[in-house]
Amino acid sequence: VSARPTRDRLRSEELALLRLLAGAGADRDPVIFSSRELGEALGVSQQAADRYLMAMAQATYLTRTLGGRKQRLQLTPAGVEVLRREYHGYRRIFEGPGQLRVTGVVTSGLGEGRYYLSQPGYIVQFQERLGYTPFPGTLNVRVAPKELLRIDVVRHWRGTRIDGFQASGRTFGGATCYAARLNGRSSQLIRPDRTHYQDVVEFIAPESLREALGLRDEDPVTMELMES
Amino acid sequence: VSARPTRDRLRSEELALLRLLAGAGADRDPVIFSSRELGEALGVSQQAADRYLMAMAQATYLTRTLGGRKQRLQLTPAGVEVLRREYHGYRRIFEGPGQLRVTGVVTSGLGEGRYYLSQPGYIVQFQERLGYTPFPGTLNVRVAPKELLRIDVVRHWRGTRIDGFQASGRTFGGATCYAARLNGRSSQLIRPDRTHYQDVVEFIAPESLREALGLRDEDPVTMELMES
DNA sequence: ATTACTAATCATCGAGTAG
DNA sequence: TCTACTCGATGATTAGTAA
Repeated sequence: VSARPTRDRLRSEELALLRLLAGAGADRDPVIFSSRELGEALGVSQQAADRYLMAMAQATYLTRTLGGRKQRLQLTPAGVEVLRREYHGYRRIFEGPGQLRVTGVVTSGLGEGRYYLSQPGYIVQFQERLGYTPFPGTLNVRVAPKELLRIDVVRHWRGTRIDGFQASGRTFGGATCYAARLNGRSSQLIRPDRTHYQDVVEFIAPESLREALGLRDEDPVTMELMES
Repeated sequence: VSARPTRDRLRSEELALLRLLAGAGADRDPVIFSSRELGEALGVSQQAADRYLMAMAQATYLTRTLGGRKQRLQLTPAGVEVLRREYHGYRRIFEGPGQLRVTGVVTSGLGEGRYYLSQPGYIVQFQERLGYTPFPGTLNVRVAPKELLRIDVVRHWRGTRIDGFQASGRTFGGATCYAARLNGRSSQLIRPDRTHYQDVVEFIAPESLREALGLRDEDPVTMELMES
């Protein structure tokens, strides 16, 4: 008779609450509601609505500012993320897997890609999960901030997971790979869990993309990303 | 101590079940799962997954065919509808209100639009909720079956409701209106709850659209539909 | 192997109400 | 008015197990 783990899935009423708030604009600016109003909109009692609010605030999905009357409510980025994840779950069903075409320019990295891609701990995973051993070096592409936001949706795609590990007395972080075409050439976009760059995305392939595509720094490239 | 009304909102686990099945293709073809597999995927026990299946089958959201091992599961149109409604709820948040541009050709109706639009029971509602009294006659537009499917998404939009009523010893059905532009001219697409046509959509406006736009039968028109 | 019933336990609800 | 607590009733869950 051990304790059950805490729920990882939100209850439908809690999700409905976040959706209601987002629909009222709480994903951008604070909105004003009382727990009674919310309960009425959700078809539950004031007490239940209040419990949902407390739970969602506890989970840091929203922030509350209690006033004498009603309260200011605003979704946190984590709260918006929850909704966006739900959205993409449904989107996949009705719109099919996502696709994305983004442009950027080739740039030079710090050369550390070569070091990481040479680690046996990574190589065995690449071989097993991608079916090839990457050329030891990433092609780095710098993208405009606006395009970076578009690329960010791959966070919700299911990619190929590369797990972190320990070796040589240090920790190597995990990453996720997404199928891609770089100027038409098959490759993978690789996103480290703890990224080093702000506006740069990295690509790997069996061969040197820079050589195979004849690319130099500042050359424009077209990236096509495909879900699953 | 009265009985609580039965839930109108699906529990998140039940929704997750429908989503899981749809993701596996059960919205098109039957899929094979055991209640144990589903329970594992949902993070609940076999017994709970089984109860969800029973509840969803009871609600006619899916059909089950029990075999000696596992079971064939397929979502019904009603089940797919549930998911699509959820999808549009989220879509509105992240993508904004929907828009749609469809083409079709002008056609002649049975002339019954004139009769219906002359009923005072409708007119008072049009005046109050649309802000005008429609010209007594609908413009009928025939659309290709494929386009009809695209138009069907307005089912999930929130339009302006026109309620049914009783008068002169008979029943007049309800309808929903959606903001539209017909060849650029402001109008409303009106969808009767019980439609008489298969491939025809009807438009109303303060004036005669046919005259104002100089349209004859078989003339092509462009319809722009806008959500809320 | 399945599905699905029963019983015991846990979670959640709304009513009442304090602050 | 609000938020949010306690509490008894009701729902929902899992373990055990029948078929």
